[in-house]
Amino acid sequence: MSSDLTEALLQWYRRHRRDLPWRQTRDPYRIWVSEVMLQQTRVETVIPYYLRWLERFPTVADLAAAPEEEVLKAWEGLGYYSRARNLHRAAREVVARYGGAIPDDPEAFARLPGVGRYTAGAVMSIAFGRPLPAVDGNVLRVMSRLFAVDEPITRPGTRRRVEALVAGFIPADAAGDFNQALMELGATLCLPGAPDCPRCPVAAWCRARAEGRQQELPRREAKAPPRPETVLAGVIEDGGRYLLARRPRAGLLGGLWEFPSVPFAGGAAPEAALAEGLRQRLGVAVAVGGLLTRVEHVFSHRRWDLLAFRCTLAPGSPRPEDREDLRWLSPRELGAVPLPAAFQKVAAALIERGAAL
DNA sequence: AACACGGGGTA
DNA sequence: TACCCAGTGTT
Repeated sequence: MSSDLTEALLQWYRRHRRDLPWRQTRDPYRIWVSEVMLQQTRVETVIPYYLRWLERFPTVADLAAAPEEEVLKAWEGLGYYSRARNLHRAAREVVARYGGAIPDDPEAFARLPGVGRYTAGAVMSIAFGRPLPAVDGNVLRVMSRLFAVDEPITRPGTRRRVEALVAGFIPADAAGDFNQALMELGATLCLPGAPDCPRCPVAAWCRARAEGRQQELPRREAKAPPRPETVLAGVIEDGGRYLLARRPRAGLLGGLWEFPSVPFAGGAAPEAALAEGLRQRLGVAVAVGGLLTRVEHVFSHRRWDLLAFRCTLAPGSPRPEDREDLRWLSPRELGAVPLPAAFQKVAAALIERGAAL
């Protein structure tokens, strides 16, 4: 099925599309990697990660064979780390169940961990030409303007309806280009604040523009601001090494490393709370010294006030051995483990204040 | 349907 | 600040 709108959009895309690394391949694995990295993440941010990733994990089999820590290290700084863990698990499933070939079947592909409606549609259409919609934030914005959708795009139901709408325009012979064209339009012209309507190839069909409402659409429901939270971290030094701990697999920053931290409820002195928290969590007794640094770090749903204290092992207390979730590292070795941004700031402060390498 | 889940760029 | 990004999984 096709239409004048579809044709205008496709023609524009073929002339104006950006030359992005994942547009130079039909390899479904490479396209898949790009789509997962691009979830909630800007193109410019993704590019260096994408190039490094493919050097390190050129095929789905290479990814499947890699240890999880190396996978997380390659993802370090990109955020939403469950994306990396899911992609890793999915790669192992592709090797185990499909002999290393990404299934050319939307239902099978969509069952893989981390593959939702968007990613399934994007990979299946771009790599295999399957006529499925791929509705991301760009497409939501473009379509809500084209059809003057007043319903907030933050609602799951809106997305389903937009998917159905998009499905009606997908050309059977160019599904991938069409989906990318819609996203490209949203990323380059149909921008959130001020859409560049004069350059838009489909302005003639745009209801929002006809009604002069392109600035007011799409509508969104406000989300709750990040909740403030105080976190205490112990920078525990012993013989020139520092104790790093791995966070639990599930939850915030799952599977990444940190200077051992505990939430702070207030009440007692932070030094005392930190000593008690580390005793409970690691079974290690520490003497808490001065404040090394204070880091403000904002997540999508939390705002950390992170207080990092210098610590030493309490006299006479046993030094915990390295184990799966505990490691003594010299400052230079800190780069070996995946460390989230908040703790990168702590590490930077440590090195800046002249930690012995 | 609502919420957890990162990090950074932009106005 | 506030917004928002080629979203997914869990509850």
